[in-house]
Amino acid sequence: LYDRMERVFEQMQTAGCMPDVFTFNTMIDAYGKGLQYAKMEHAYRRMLMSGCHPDIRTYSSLMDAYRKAGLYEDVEATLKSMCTAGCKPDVKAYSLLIDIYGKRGRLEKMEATLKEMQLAGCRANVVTYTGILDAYGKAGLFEQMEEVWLSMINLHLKPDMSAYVTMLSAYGKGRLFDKMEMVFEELKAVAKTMKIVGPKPVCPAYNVLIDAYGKGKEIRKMEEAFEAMQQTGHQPS
RNA sequence: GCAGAGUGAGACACUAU
Repeated sequence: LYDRMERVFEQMQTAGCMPDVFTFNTMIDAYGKGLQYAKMEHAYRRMLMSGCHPDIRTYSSLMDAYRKAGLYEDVEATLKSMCTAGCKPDVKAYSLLIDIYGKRGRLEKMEATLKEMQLAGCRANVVTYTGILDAYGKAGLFEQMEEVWLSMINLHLKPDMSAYVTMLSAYGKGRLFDKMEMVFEELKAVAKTMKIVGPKPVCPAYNVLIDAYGKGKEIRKMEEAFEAMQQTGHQPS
């Protein structure tokens, strides 16, 4: 659908309507998500040339695209130009960076970014913390993960579905089934208060349980989970 | 004048590389 987007973009200009930050941001993000990096950079250059100033969303979209492409030097470069442009990262930008460092296993850098964020007076939210939980979980650092979980609760941040699933799958991979079950019980208790996005909201959590038990050769438990899943009206996927 | 509307971040499984 890029050709259509481009056509509209041209029409806009011939109609005398100058693209603004919104327009460019939308295009840059679309190209980035569609892995059209050359076009994305072209749009970015065009944006700069038209005297339109990139904002935090522009930089975030760029960094997100570079992350997906594995171009981490470009992420850093974008971050730099963002800072030089006097644009300060916000929660979402920090979450993105934290996620990048976490996924690359650069835990010190991740922690440093979190500190920097706090010093900048930027409050981490659930998404930020989920990224950190995931990093520690995948690294097998369960104590650290639990610490982060607790500090998250202490900040009165309510873990959402993604946060719970992160915890569950970390414990599942570590074969810490008791802990996994405790978290799952907790999830079931709070699931009702969570905003229901789909008709069967707890589904991904069941997937994690079944997968974990299956790989841990806990066939009985796996079957129990599968049954419970069906009884609660979830479609196995 | 007022009000509203458009752009960025996180988890799991399945399939493909």
